[in-house]
Amino acid sequence: MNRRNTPTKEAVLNLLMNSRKALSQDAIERQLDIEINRATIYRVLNRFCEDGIVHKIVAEDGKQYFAICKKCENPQEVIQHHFHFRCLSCDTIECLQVPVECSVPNGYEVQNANCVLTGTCNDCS
Amino acid sequence: MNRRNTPTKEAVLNLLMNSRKALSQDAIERQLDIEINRATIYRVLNRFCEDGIVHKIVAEDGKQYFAICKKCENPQEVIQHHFHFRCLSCDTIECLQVPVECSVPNGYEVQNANCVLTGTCNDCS
DNA sequence: TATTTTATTGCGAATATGTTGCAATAATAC
DNA sequence: GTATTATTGCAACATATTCGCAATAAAATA
Ligand SMILES: [Mn+2]
Ligand SMILES: [Mn+2]
Ligand SMILES: [Zn+2]
Ligand SMILES: [Zn+2]
Repeated sequence: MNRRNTPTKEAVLNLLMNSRKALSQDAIERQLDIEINRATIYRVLNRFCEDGIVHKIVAEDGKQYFAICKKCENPQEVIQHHFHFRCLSCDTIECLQVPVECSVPNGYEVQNANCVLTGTCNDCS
Repeated sequence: MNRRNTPTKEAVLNLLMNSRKALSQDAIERQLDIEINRATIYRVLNRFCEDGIVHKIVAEDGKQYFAICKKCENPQEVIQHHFHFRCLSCDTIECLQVPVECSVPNGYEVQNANCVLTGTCNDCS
């Protein structure tokens, strides 16, 4: 299944690249210049996830947020299994550069982590 | 708003107390002997959360799971902000006795944590 | 360049989860 | 026993995400 370049794909990727925050489908739809169908946005985002370009965070509101997360030093490299912070005041989610380190019981194998702290961010406190 | 004792409340609480896992509304509905309305189950669960008897976990499937979580040593006492583990194989969620410790940037204030690791549990590996 | 292939899109409908309004019921206080 | 009001069931609602399908268009091929 070869990927194709489309205006939609580019627009969504640009938005994510230029955003310091993780974005939900509706936030993306709102912020886009061009009009893109809801289902399409989800499909584009899910494809990005499959391709490892983007990662998905599920917040306590049950919604999916998408982000391109990079290391501070190594902007290219994606760091895995990091914490996220959701500000209840400005309702944004951002990647924290804090890796998730959690020792699990014997015989358990961790494949993924979805860790979201909530509270108030620096801008809002 | 004084709480009242009802068969529903007792049944749900019993289920949660005897379960080693966090339960979703539909799991509770399935496991109950008596038939209880969906909305009622949610209301009972949310009341338990308000009262601090139960805590809610949102998994990456976007669903809410509810658990009574106790310390191993101190079965009465609830430990706060701990990790959870979701086994993709047997599709269960359990509380890990591992506290969430995450240093957030300056000016950030953490109020809550929703941390779920996914993978395979001991029974399934 | 013209044609073919098939990934991508838009639309509508479906699914799933959780909440809410309202009237009926029943637990508790008096 | 009666009054008060928390709790329940039901239906409707709200929201988020997915899916089927036909139309479109990017990329490969002739
Ligand atoms: Mn992230
Ligand atoms: Mn727990
Ligand atoms: Zn904020
Ligand atoms: Zn398992």
